[in-house]
Amino acid sequence: MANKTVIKILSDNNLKITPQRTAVLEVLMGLDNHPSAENIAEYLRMNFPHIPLATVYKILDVFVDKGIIKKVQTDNNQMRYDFVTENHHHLYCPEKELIEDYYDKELEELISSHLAKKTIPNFRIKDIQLQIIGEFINENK
Amino acid sequence: MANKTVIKILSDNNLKITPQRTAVLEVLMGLDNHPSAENIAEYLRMNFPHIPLATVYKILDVFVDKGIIKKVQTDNNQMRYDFVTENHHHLYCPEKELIEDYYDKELEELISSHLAKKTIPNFRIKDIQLQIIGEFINENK
DNA sequence: ATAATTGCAAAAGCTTTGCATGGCC
DNA sequence: GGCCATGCAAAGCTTTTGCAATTAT
Repeated sequence: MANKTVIKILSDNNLKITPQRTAVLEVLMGLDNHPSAENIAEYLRMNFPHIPLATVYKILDVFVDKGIIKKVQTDNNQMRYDFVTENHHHLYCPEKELIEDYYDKELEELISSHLAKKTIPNFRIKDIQLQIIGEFINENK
Repeated sequence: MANKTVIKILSDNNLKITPQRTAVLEVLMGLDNHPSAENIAEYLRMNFPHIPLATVYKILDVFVDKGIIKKVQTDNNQMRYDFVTENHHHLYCPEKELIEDYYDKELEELISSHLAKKTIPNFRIKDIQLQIIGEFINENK
């Protein structure tokens, strides 16, 4: 039986509770890897040996639609997915294809208050994504 | 005969000067559209009716390697390309698939001085990309 | 019961690769 | 002349689509 939090998230979003959905959501909540659809499928195969990738994609699409998760773009045209917790940004290392969360409340505040003052003409801001691109050093990753 | 600036950029980067390369670079410098490879090919076809997409991709790869242009990612897994001028960020409207440059020196300064103070452990910053996601309103676009 | 979700197979879309031909330095 | 870039065709990968079968409410 699946975890209560997961079930609550699904029902709060008016989504039918299926074993596949709870499994996908559990994987996403358990990883901070920003997994790709394929990565997620690998984990799922522990419980669902034959789950089709297409199903994973369909589930991910629904979750993105509902705002439960976010798509994170990399520069090698593969989407990666991120369970939405609090606002955060990303450290991205193209070389090693690593994405790590970067929490920085102060920076968050700085940017959003700046943009609140500025107001960009003809544009309504929905979200702000900061990608700090660089290189992880010395961290056996 | 191609534009002098274009030729200088290519030779400064130790790239052989070919008609295809100068044409691609001219297109990129002329557009502020953040075109996809396909978009670029469309423009090129005015002068090279049969240029293969593969060639365009190869040229774009070389330019990205040299830092002449940047890849910009969207959320529909198609790469788009941006001639590198000064530092700027992007307004991105997923709905209309529009990307617009956003110049804001003050914000630039705010972020980079903040990150200079902070120093993120085990990470060497190479670049900062801010995507402001939202919706263009009332601007017949 | 019925509307939504899953599974499967096939297709679509973007991008890359390999190799022969041709062009730049 | 030597090496790099181009052109072409084919393949590769990720993601999407359609539809029948199954399942949740």
